[in-house]
Amino acid sequence: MDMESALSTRFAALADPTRRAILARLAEGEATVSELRKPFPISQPAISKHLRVLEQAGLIETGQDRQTRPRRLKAGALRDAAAWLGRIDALWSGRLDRLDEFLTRQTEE
Amino acid sequence: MDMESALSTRFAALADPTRRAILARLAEGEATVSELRKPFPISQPAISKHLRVLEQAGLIETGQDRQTRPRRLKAGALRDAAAWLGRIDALWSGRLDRLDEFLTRQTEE
DNA sequence: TGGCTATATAACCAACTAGATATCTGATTG
DNA sequence: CAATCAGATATCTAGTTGGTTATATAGCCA
Repeated sequence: MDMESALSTRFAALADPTRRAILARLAEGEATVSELRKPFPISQPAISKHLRVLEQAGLIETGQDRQTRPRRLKAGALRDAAAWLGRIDALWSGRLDRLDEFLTRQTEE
Repeated sequence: MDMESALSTRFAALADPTRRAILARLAEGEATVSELRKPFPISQPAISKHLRVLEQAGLIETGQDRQTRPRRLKAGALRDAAAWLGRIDALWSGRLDRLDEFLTRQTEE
């Protein structure tokens, strides 16, 4: 998958509120499907489907613990998306030389 | 529109490569529909549709110059999306830092 | 062994999307 | 005025998405 369509897949994965909530949960630590399911009023297969989307977008990975398959966030997975946004923002605000500052500001908040 | 669904709309708008290319072009300065259309092998109505998606996502705005309706990037429009990514990334890498620190401490003691 | 738990897969459906062509409005120009 | 140009809008279609229920697979426990 080329970089362009990887970015499309990634942003598309981020466009769903359930998936963003799952990512926010996983940012606090790995979790099983059952744990991830709890906050949502949707079926288990629906959650599994969301997880598949997130995994194909390269945002999470799956572990193996005998009976469960805990998911965890992939380190730095969001950075290329953030970098794209930062590049556009920097270009528009005429501060291409301060891209680093933009990215730093995002992660410092 | 609440913040959550605004974020969904925004990421969804960013998920299309044509729309990202339009944004990248607009980051260099405002442009008319005809100008924006040039690089793409798709119809004019398709471009207008993309522009409507971008405008509804709050990413661009439309001007009025007698015959043309130039689009321009909305200042800072990408920042809330970038901020969301930054928050997740910071949370997760904060954890990784602690893990790293933890492992370092283990091997040193 | 048999039943429970965790998760995946399949088949289906309604809603949405990105594109197309056709047509319309309004401003510009010959 | 008529022709043209910029752009918007309407309608259609194929493909994708987010959900469902039903079922399958595999580990765990009595």
